[in-house]
Amino acid sequence: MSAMPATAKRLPARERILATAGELFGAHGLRGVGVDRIIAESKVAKATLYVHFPSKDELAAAYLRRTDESWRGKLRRAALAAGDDPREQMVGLFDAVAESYERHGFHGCPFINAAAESEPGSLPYEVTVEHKRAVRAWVGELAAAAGATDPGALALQLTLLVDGTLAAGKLEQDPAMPQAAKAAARALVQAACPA
Amino acid sequence: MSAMPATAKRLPARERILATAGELFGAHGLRGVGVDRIIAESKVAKATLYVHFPSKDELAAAYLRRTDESWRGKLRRAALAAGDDPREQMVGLFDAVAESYERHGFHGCPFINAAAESEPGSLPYEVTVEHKRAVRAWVGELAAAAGATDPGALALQLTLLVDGTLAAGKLEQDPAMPQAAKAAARALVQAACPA
DNA sequence: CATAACCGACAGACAGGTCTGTCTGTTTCT
DNA sequence: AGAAACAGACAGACCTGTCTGTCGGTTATG
Repeated sequence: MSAMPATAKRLPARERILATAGELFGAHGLRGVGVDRIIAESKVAKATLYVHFPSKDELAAAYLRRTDESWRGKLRRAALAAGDDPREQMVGLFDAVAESYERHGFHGCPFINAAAESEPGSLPYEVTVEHKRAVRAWVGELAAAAGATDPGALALQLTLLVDGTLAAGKLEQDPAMPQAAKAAARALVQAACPA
Repeated sequence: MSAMPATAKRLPARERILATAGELFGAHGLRGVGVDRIIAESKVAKATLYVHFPSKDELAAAYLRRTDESWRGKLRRAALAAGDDPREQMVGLFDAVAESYERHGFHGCPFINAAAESEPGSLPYEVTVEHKRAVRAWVGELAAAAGATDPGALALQLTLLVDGTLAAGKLEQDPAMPQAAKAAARALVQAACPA
């Protein structure tokens, strides 16, 4: 157990690959970046990449799974930060969207982008479907806890709003967009939850 | 002006190219189909394609411009079909979304898909930006006519909802989605338009 | 202690296929 | 005859995935 500072030692190869793959896939799309560029920018040998990931599709899927985890964590934290009332949590969730907008180099929802350029049945596509389903189910639980008359419908409306905001954010990062979405969410939650 | 039945004569080359490009680009994405496949399925010589369109990007842009026209027409007709009240028109507009869902082979919003797989600055990307701006401006006019307190914000909310519904529709065509979107639109319009 | 075996990562050539865009020459229709 | 569309070869770049061989560090063994 060496007392080496964590920053001094370079990250292990697998981690470096995932990090640069995340940046490049996010910025230019799955089909927009080739394996050669990933190995060049992560300073890794091609053989090493193919040891850790059997194919480019598997690498893309790993990138999406990692993004799924981090994005759902963000959503959950934003919801919890809004307080104990599940009604407020459903509104507060949109702060995570606003925060993404502010991040330097926002390129839209990685999942919507991935779905747009992968065929149904492919690995990245299926990971994307799974992600959207998980998010909607979680919002559904919140809606049920809030006593919504139709929790499924409210969850659908809110996730539609999130997806739209993220998709539109690829074209134009105007802070007015997440703000409008949050206001809309508040109106929808109020309309769907009695008292 | 020959009295020939419209179906008997094959369409002119340019038209055939645009038609098959529309199907293929829509189903598999801009980067997902090559020029070779387009010329094969439209039964056109490669040279002919490059006579009518100087590059693949220009062909893609032409496809998007044509889609822009037809989609905005659909939206306008759906709005008008909902009556004279601009409030009802903003809600009725979502019938166009629902109608798209029912169409056989719906592959999500062609513009969101195009934006996902083209770089900012490219021709397809710019056409997409222009399209989204035009739709939002039109909805803004409707909102203003309806006497919304903040027409811009309402237009933003409604177009976000449309985009989200179209984007999510790529992954799963559940009629509940456009229904939920329409219900949400009604709630948002009511909340934003006094009396 | 010294040496040998081993392992992960390195660099980069290579094969086989696909992509866009150009070009030559032939056919078909008016 | 002349214009437009035809078929398809071709160049040059790029793609994924495989393969050969080198190098440094750790671990096991004499």
